[in-house]
Amino acid sequence: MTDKTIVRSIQMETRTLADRVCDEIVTAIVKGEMPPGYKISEPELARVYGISRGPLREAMRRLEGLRLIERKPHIGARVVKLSANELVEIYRVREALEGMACRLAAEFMTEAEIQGLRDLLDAHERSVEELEGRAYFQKEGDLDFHFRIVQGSKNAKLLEILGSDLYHLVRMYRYQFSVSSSRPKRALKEHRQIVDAIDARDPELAELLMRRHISAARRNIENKLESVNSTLGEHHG
Amino acid sequence: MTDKTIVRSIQMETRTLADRVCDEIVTAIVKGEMPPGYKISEPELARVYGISRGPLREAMRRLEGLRLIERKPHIGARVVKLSANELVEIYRVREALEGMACRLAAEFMTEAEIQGLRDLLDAHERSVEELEGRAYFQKEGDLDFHFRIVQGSKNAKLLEILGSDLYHLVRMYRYQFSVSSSRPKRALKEHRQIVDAIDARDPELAELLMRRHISAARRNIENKLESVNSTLGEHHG
DNA sequence: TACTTAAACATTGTCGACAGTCTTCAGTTC
DNA sequence: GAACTGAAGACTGTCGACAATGTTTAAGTA
Repeated sequence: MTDKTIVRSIQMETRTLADRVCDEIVTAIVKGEMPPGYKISEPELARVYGISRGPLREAMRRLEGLRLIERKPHIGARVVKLSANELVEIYRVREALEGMACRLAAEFMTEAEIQGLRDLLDAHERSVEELEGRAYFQKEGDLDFHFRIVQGSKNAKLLEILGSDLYHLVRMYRYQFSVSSSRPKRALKEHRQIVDAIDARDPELAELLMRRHISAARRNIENKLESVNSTLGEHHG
Repeated sequence: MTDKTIVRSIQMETRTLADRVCDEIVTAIVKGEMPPGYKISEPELARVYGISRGPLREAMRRLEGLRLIERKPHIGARVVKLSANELVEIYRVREALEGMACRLAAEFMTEAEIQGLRDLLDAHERSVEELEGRAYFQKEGDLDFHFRIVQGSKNAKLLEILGSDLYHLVRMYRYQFSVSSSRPKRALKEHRQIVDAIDARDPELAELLMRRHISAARRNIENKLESVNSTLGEHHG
C-alpha cells in the first residue's frame, strides 16, 4: 500500500508533460523572463523544454485560457501586453469579486483561519518595521492575505476565477514594474480592519472595507500611471 | 476561382478545426446532448467530427478552461456535473460581477445603448403578454439583457469572465432543467428599474438593484432546489 | 463461492512527419 | 530609387503511429 502511495505521489508530481511545462511557462511569463509581446516559437520552445510540439501546444491552449498569451490562427502566439487600462479593469473585477469573497468569509471562515490571518498580519508588520516601510512584503505577502480570504469564502468559483485567472496577471504586473505598494503601513492597517470585520461576523462591513481597500489601490495605480504618461508596455508608441 | 473562393470561405468561417469543434462541443454540452458526467472518448469524438485527435485534444483543453469538462490525467474527460451548490456559487459570482458591471454601465453606457435596452425590454414585455406569463423569454432573452449591460460597462475583463466562463454554465443549467424564471413579470419590472437607474446615471443605485435582482434569482433557485431534495445532475444516487 | 492475480484490451499521452499558410527577401519594372 | 511580384524559407495546423497507463476480464486458488 505504501508503495502504491509513493508511486501515486510521483505521478501526481510529474502529472503530464503539458501541465508541467504549462506551469513553467506561467512562471517564466510572470517573472518577466518572457517579456510582454514576446513571440512564442513552437519549435524553439519545444526544443528548450525538451518535449514535442503536441504537449506544448496543449500547454499553450491552457495559457490562452489563463489570458497570459494571445494566439492568432496561422500567425502565432505572443505574451500578453497588459496595458494601463487593462490593469485598472482587473482591479475593478478584483474589487467586485474580493468584496463578495470578504462578505462570505465573514460568514463562513473558521476561527482557526481567522487566527491564521492575524498571524500573517503580525509577520507582515514585523517585515514592514524591519524594512522601515520599504514594503517588500507587498509583493507576495499581500496576495497571500487576499488569497486566504478568498479561500475563507468557501466559494470554489470565486477561488477559481481569482486564483487561476487574475492573480497571475497581478503578479506579472508587480514583478515587471516592481511596484510595491507605496503605502505599506496604510495597507496593513486596512488589512487589520478587514480581519476585525470578519472576526466580528459582519459581512456588510467586511465587504465594504475590502472594496475600499482595493479601490484605493486602484486609484493609487491610476495616479502613478498618469504621472508616467499613461503608457505601459508600449515602448514603440 | 469560384471553387477556390468557396473552399476559402469555408475555411475562413471554420477558422481552425480545434476552434470550430470546440464551439460545437460547447453547444452540445449546453443543450444537453452530452449529458453531465458523460465520459468523453477521444477516438470516438474524433471520428464523429471527422478530425484527428490532435485538434480535438486542443479543443478539450479549451473546454477545460471554460470549466465545461473536467480532465484527469490518464483517466479521461467528463462533462461537468453542476451541483446545486456550484450553481449557487455561480450566482454569488454573478451578483458581484454584474453588480460592478451595472455600476460601470451607469457611467459609460451610451444613450443609444440605453435606448437599445429599453427596446429589448419592450420586446420582452410583448413576449410575456403573449405567453401570459409563461416566460419563454427568460431562457435566452434574459441573458441577452444581462449581456448588454456587461458590454455597456466597457470593461473587457468583466465581459471576458462573464461571457466566456459563467454564462455557458448558466445556459447549460437552464436548458437541462428547463427552469425559466417563475416570476417573469417581477423580473421584467426589476429590469426596467435597472435601466432607469442606468439612464439616471446613478451608479450606486444601479449596482444595488442589479445585486438585488440576481440575489433574488439565487434565493429562488435555492428554494426550488431544497424542495427537490437538493440534488442536481446526480441521478445515480 | 469469493478473492487474488495476471493477462489482454482500450484509452490517454507523446512523438515525428506532412500539408497549408504567412513572412521575408531577392528580382524586376516603372 | 521605390514599389510590386514571385519564390524560398519558416512556421502553424493537422495527421497517423507508438509508448505508457488504466481498466476489464478471465483464470486460478483458498
